[in-house]
Amino acid sequence: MAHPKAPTLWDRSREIAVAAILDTALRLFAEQGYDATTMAEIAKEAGISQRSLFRYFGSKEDLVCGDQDGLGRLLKDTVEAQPPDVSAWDALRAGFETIMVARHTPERVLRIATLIFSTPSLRARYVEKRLRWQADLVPAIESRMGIADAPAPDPRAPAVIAATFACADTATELWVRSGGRADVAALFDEAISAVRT
Amino acid sequence: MAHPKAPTLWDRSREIAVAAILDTALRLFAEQGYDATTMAEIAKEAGISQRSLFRYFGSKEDLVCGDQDGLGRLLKDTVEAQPPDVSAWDALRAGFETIMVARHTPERVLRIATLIFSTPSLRARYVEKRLRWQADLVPAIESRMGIADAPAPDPRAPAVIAATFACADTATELWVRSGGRADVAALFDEAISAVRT
DNA sequence: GACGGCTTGGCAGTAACTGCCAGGTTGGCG
DNA sequence: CGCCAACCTGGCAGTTACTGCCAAGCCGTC
Repeated sequence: MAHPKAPTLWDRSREIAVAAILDTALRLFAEQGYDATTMAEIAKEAGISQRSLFRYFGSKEDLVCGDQDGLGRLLKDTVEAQPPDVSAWDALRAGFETIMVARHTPERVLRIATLIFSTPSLRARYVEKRLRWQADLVPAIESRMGIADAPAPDPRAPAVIAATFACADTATELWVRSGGRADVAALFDEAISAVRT
Repeated sequence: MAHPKAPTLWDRSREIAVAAILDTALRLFAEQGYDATTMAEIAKEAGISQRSLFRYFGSKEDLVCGDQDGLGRLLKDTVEAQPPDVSAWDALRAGFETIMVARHTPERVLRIATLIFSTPSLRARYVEKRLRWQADLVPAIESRMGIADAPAPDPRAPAVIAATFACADTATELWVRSGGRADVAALFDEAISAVRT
């Protein structure tokens, strides 16, 4: 907060620590499965106390779903940054395109996504986060659809947003099931056009 | 299993017990909130041991989301029972119409739905269950869309299903937020038509 | 070199959940 | 009626995720 010019050497080592912890955690999850891996195990393997592990990542699920938060903001910013004459659908499409490109290395994303899509509790957490993104997008999409703040609640904007997310999730799931070989963007477009006809 | 003619008096008292436990649980949730209510508290209030409470309901979330399972089967059966010339969309619509009517008393449904939609962990669990319903519906919808079992995975049927669920959830959420005064079916149709145009 | 701020680690505690075992209830059979 | 097997119940201990608390250590500053 104080000085953006002060990475303070703590922040730096913190970032390194976070990355290292994340690596060991994902490795253990891959080796033994998510549920069979305990936080105590991860802490020991990473060489830190259990208490600090929980300070870095508020929950076990955050080890996997934590970096989703950044994508949510990115999606919202991208959608809102589209020129006003871009339709709601196209704005959302542009947003998803951005966060698909923003993914670090495809291999890492595939590993994480596979974990999420094959672990019910993680999948639930993942969906829950995306529900919050959807709520954040409603104002931007409503204005793009020419919907004024009416007295009666209007389902149109939330429905379009939710349907777009549904298409993105469908595409992602098939991408995961193909082992990363399918083309996510193409699947997404196919899904959208199937819904809109 | 043995005799369907043997309610065995155990099953009967079990049903009564389940209903009574459910009532006290929902009452406590309404009074103190879901997270602030412990299973120990519910067990004590219901006059059974904590161990038995967990035998009746496998988890705390099942106290609220447990009876969803029946609706999933009902939805699937209704969709599959539609005549073959009914389109995928209309078949899904008929299915949702059925489970909307199948709701017990609207007040009870409203109480439960309000709880689910205002408690993130319950909402996540709820969505997770519905994700499994969606997977069950894919074959029926694919055949209705004239999609043969192809070598390449096809996103169209899952996308249509997921979009329909998204519309249903949107309608339900607005219905909950209106305190049960809005017309769910009308909201659902508005949502669908907004998505499909 | 002492001080204040920040981090870390251990410890105890809570709450959801599970396995195990003893004890009581129910239902069928002689 | 008596007995046995099947079943359910309750309590107990244990696991795991997660939290608050407090002492100990590290870092930059005066």
